[in-house]
Order: sequence, then structure tokens, then C-alpha cells
Amino acid sequence: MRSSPSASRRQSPLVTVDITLFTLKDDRLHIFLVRRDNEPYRDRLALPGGYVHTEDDADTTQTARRIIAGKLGVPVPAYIEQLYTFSGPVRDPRGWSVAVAYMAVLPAADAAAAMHRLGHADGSDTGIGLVPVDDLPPLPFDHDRIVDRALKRLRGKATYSSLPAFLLPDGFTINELRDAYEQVLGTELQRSTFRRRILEQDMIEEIPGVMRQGSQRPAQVYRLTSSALKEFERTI
Amino acid sequence: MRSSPSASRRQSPLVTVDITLFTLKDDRLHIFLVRRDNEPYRDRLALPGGYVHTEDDADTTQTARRIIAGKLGVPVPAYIEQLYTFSGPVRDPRGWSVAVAYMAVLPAADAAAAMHRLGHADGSDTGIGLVPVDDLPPLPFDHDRIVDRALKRLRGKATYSSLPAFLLPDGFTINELRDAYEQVLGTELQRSTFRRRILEQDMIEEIPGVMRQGSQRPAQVYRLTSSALKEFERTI
DNA sequence: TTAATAGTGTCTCTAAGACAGTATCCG
DNA sequence: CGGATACTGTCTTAGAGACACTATTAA
Repeated sequence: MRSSPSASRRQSPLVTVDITLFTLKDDRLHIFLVRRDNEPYRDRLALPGGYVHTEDDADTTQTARRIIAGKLGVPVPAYIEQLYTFSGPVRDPRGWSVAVAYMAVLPAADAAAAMHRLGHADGSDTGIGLVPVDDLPPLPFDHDRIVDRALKRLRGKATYSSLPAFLLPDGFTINELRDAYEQVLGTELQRSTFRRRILEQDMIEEIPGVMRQGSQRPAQVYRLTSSALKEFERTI
Repeated sequence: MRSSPSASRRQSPLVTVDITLFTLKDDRLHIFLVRRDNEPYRDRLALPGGYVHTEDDADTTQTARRIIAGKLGVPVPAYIEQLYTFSGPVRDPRGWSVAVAYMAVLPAADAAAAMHRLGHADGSDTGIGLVPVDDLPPLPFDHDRIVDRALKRLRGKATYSSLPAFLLPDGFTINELRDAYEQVLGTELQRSTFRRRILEQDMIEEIPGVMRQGSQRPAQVYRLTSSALKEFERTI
């Protein structure tokens, strides 16, 4: 904080916001990518992002929300978190830049509805893609690093928080919840241990009388006790 | 990422880097503050910070290192970590701004040496202060929030990593290490449980033959097994 | 020998992991 | 009734917490 207000100001870096938006599709973890329609990297798939609008945005989180709603056309996710800020002279060919990266988590149904509204699987490219995280194309800028960090954060938090529940709709069974945790973590979890731990944390509560009907014994439907992320002791 | 390279560029926010540098003094947790010599908030104590130098800095971490060495005149800490990016139109009276905040941890001896070089406790104000974290003055900008978040992160990581060891010099006894953890966490820790846990994590190793001589039984001196932060399972 | 700090041994209790068992639906 | 999935009980084991005990120095 060296210069006085009116002093000649240093060259200010370019500031953007980039978002890694996770969701489930076909029981696998996916992220949203958009096809760029401007240089640099025109026509390449990249993370959704954009400039801060200093006239409108109250902060960069607001920027992220605006981009998710505007570019992707999906409902603003219940969970959104600032991830890390990437910077330097080479990450963007336009010059020294700062990218405030966010990660967010969208329920599978919201993602499916948005993709359905867009195309009808008829090959028409709408510019928005839902890509499995373990089968990503090489991404422009340093977006590979951003996704990498987002994945690590998501997996890390899955071991000690309710984060994977945000991939599910409002009502879910314990087995559906366990599936979501397994998809995120990439490992199998012991059924009864998972159940006990989750219930002990009282992070979920029964929706009285509501049961999921299948072709077997119906399962109790639960909801999160709080709309906020709940952290508990480590290790699942 | 909307506009083409040569399109009229949006008003870019002001980008600064602010640092919360922790150290121990008189067995209490302190941070460094500097007296501002420019508007806004001239003459107020604030976090050390500054603009990104796009000609010199490879990224904002580099900016943080440069500011620590330059403004504070202390050795660059072994542990430095990006904390969070604060942003918005009101946090800085100069306009819409982005502050990439860092936290860092400096060994007590380095801090003491730096403060000794500066003043000699004769009341001469050198513009640099070492202030206990539980007795901070109100800070300008949103620096109160920044310090708050830095403290939470430091305390959080103290429960599952070797972070508090970075407050100590290269050789330390287990009791000195426990003191550091207690200072950071603000709670007492069981002696034998702490010892067992720390040794199980093999985060430290004996320096063979080196003992700390006091007026009682000498204590084994240890060092970190790795210069990098080591994380272990939760709860201390 | 005593005071003080360094370091060890061990008992208890909680909770994770594993797995077997019971319950309730559909056909 | 059999198959399938939902849910419960319980045994074993690892590790945290508490605390008593032993060790080694200076005075």
C-alpha cells in the first residue's frame, strides 16, 4: 500500500473469476465446461469464468454466482466456496492476471434439467458440456491446475463434512447418500459404519412418513438438518 | 472471459497483497503490524501489504515474500500460505479492490532479532509493531476480518499438522513444541498423549546426542523430519 | 534428599471396522 | 416362499484421555 490515492498507479493485473461446478450424472462426478467464443483459446472447452463487474458485483462470490446463473443457466448452487487465487504473467496470454477460483456443488437433478433444456442429445453443440472428472480434455490457461485443486478440496471435505449431500436433492435415502460419498471419494464405504457415523453427527434428519418406494423394502427419506455445510471429526 | 483481447477492457479492480505474519514473543502469539505512511488511514497500524509488481513478481506468493523481506526486514518464513481473497467496492476507500491475503509463520528468534535491529525499546517508533493477537487495536480496511480468518486457519491446522513447529527454531524439545501448540490453540494439552501422538506421526526426529541443558534433567532435542508442512489425522 | 522437569507404563473408554443377523417389501 | 434391499446388533481392535510412576539433573 505504497502510493497515495492520486499517485500514478501501477499497471493493475487483469482479474477474472473461474468456477469448477461439480454435479453427478449417471452416478459419476462431472464438471461443467463451456466452449470459448473469444480469443484466446477460442472454441476450446474451458472452465466457465468472466470478469468482475465493478458496477454490479458486491464481491467475487457475487461474480461467481452471476456467471453460474448467466453462462450456465442453472440455479445458483446451495454450496459455493472460494478455492484459491491463481496469478502470474504467463497463465493468461493477455498478460499478468489474477483468477479467483471458486468451486460449487449442484444437485444432479438441477444439472440434468439444465442440460435437457439446452440440447436434446441430437449433437447440436450448445457450447456447454458436462464432462466426467476422470475423463477431462486438456484445458486452456491453468484450468487443469484449478480443477485439480478443486477435486482435492472436494475429496478432502468429503471426509469430514456434509459436502457430498449437496449433490443430492432435498430428500434422499442413506444409501443414496453413501453412493454420493463413494462417488466423490472414489472408494467403497462400509454400510453400517457409514450409517452410524452420519446419524451420530446429526447432520441429517428423517422426513417423517416419507419413504422411497422401490421394488424392495422401502427406505426412509432424510434431509439435511441445516442448509449450511456441517463439518465433523475427520475420517470416514 | 468475454471480451476479445483488444476490446474495451472493463474497469479492473485494484489488486493488493496483505500478510498476517505470526510469531511467538514472551510465549504469546503475536502478529506484525506496520504504521501506514500514506492515505488512506495514514498513521494507523495495519497489516503489511502492497501492490503486485507485474514487472517483478512471478505470482502473488512472490509479492508476499517481497513485502515480508522489504517492509518488515525479517527473513522469508519457511511457511507461507495463501489464505483467502477479499474483495468488494467498500473494503478500500479507493474503490473496488481485491486483496489476496496470506498467512505466514516466523520462528520467535527471527522476530526477536528483527525487532532488536529496529528499535531498542526506547520508545522510538520504527513503524513496525509486534502485537499480541488477543490484544489487537481496531484495524483499517477489512484487516480485522483478515486476521480473524488467519487465526482460525492457524488454529485449525494446529489440530492436524506440524504448523506450530514453524514458530520454533530448528532444534526444540518436545515440551517446547507442546508449549507452541498450546499457545496457538489456547488450550492445555495432556503431556503424555501429546508426546505419543507427535512421535507416532513421525513428524519429528531426535538430533542424536543433542540435549537441552536446564537446571533439571536434560531434554532430548528434536527437529522436523521434513521442511514441508506435515498433516496428520485430526484432533490433538 | 528434595525440587523440578523429562520421559514411560498402563488402565479405561469411545468409536471405527467388520460382519452376521433381522425386517420388509415385491414377485 | 425366495430374492432383494433396508436396517440393527455385536464382537474386535485401535487409539485418545487420564494419571500414576520412574529417571535424571541441580542445588
